[in-house]
Amino acid sequence: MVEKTSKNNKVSLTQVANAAGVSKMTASRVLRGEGGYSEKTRDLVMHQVDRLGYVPNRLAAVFAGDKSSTFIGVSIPDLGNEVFAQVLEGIDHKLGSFGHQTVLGLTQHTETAEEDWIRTVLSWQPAGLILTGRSHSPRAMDMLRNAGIPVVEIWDLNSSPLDMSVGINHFDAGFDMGRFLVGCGYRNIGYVGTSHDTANAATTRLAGFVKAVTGGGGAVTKQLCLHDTAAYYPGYYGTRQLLTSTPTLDCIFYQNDAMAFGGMQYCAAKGLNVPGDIGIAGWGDLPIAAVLPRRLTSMHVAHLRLGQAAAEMMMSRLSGEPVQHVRDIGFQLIPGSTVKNAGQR
Amino acid sequence: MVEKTSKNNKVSLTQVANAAGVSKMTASRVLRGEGGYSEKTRDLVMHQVDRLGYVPNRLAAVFAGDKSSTFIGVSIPDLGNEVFAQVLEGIDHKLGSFGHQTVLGLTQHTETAEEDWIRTVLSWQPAGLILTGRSHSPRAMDMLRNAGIPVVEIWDLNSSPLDMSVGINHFDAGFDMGRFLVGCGYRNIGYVGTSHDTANAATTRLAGFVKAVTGGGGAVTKQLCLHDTAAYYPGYYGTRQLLTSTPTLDCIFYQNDAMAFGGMQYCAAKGLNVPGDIGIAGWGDLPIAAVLPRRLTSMHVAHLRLGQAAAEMMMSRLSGEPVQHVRDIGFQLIPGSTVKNAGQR
DNA sequence: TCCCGTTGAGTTACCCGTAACGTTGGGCTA
DNA sequence: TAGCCCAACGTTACGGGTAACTCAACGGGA
Repeated sequence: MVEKTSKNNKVSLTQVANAAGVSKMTASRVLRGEGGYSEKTRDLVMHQVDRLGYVPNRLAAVFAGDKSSTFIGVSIPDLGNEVFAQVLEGIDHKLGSFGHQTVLGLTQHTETAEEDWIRTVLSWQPAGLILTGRSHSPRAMDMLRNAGIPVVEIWDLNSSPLDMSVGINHFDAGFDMGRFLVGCGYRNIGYVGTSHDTANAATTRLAGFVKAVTGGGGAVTKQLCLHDTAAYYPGYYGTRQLLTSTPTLDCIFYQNDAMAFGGMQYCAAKGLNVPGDIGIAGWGDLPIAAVLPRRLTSMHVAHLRLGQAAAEMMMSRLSGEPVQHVRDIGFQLIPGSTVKNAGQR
Repeated sequence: MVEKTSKNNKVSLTQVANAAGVSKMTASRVLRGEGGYSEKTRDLVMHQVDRLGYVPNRLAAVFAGDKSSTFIGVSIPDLGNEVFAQVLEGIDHKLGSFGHQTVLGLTQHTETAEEDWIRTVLSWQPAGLILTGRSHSPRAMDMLRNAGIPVVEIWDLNSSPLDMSVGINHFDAGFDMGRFLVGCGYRNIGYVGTSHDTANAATTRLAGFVKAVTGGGGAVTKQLCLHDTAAYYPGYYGTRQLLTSTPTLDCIFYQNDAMAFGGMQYCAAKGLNVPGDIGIAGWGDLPIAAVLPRRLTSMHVAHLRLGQAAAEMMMSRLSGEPVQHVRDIGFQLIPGSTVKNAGQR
């Protein structure tokens, strides 16, 4: 609180030690509770810590100890998509409970933004990285391999990951949904999602979906909202565009529940009955689904758990425990009642 | 890429310098583009940087330069509330564009969690902090004052801030909404929100709301969901509890649009017409409002802008520019059509 | 030819902690 | 009482960079 010296105006351990009349090594020992000091000395030091308002400099500690920090870099595409907000929440809580910190990077679904972010965050000597997605630029891959720190790729399960991976198999999840909708009798199916420069989990999911539908004798008409986030309004206008160009669809599958809800609102506005006139299927089993009058057909994924699992893997790895390098979080199809004949599969 | 030495297995500037046959000071100059070296030397050094895969150690640089880092600690209550997700997105983008990094802290609406987080994050020598809310524990206040770094308090505008503040006056916003609803003829008004250990912006807003309503001859019945997040389902069950205990209400005001939507869904399930049987007002003008059939009565707040403004203030401050210490982002009442007589104010 | 400014480096000290090792001095044993 | 041990603390040497200073070589003007 008082007596500040040195250029940067911060109280250093040396100042605490001097004020307490001990060597800085002793002060260091006291502060780390490492032992090797008397009660009297401890009190002397701690008293000065309080009086001077000393805040330990972890930066210097990491540096001196030649170990890595407690930073974990976490890259997330965007927070407008509730899915990722949940994942991030899961990650940060778990990391926090282990005394680690999240250094955030919102990559806007682009590899270049991710690459830049990786470069920067690596220069801070993070203990590890958690990256959303399995697709990275060649330079990013180089840096990641070189960094020599744990990397967890999340969301889109990578069976041969850079290092570790947690997520689900989006192709399979898409396939299951496709088979389910075909099983409900739908053949003329639409898809509404977003599109970005980089292929991502949604792309993979769509591929699985298309395979199942075409394999079952149906067809998929796509409507991609370019560079938009997977949220309510894109779902609404995407549906409008889709149904305007292709009014014969009997069912629409959406990138997530938010878009699906947007689509349902468009249908309602146009007087289309769900599932009477058109079937609706979402993805993610997002919180909004809990308050809708009809159970939304969707795919449940434990997003919060996914984030926690990623953080747990990271922590296990950092503490040297043996870890499973690939972890499938799984998904569960929710038949719901926004499609017809759900029971007759 | 090759040849790693030292314990931590990372390529150091010294190694680059040795490989290039120059002193590490020269290598440092080249890497910082500071000038004072020949083209030939630059090429020599850069070639080794590429070959060895050298990643600068900003940690050491900060340390050596005795300056602060480019970390900005950002505390956010929770990401389940879309409002904060938007604010965080605004902050992170703006910080990123200035080459700064977000170190995230989710505080779960508790002062103790915030205090712990502040203690930890300060030990990493951040360049500044952005904190949600104006209420901090006494110890946190001490640490913040002592830290000697810029602090921006966001969301709940603090006219006499610790350092800087960006946000809106929630009391006034609540008051305006209260006056508006009274103006629409409502007198028996309910409120559904969440409740936490610490008073927050929502508490302030409610106080303003109550003042306006009681001042206008009405009464407010509160229903607080303890320790829950301001999301769809709490809005749904909060409304159920409220209407069960007090069925005579003519209007309900919610902590945010997500809760309002949850409430509307409960009303719909119970066959209550909005606004025929009951008025509904939300808060925040969240994305979901854009796809609802009736314009939701709400209060628009530019959340993304708020986050960006906070980051901008921080950056201005760090670059030594003069800054406005208090910035009111403002709000705008959206009359909507989920209340009656909106036009007759 | 001499002097001096400029350019392109190298040298040294330091940032703030910690690991590893060195040094006391008091208590206990034989 | 010598000898030994260990608790309690001090000293030294880094770690990876940067600021500030020094120094050598070179070129141009008087």
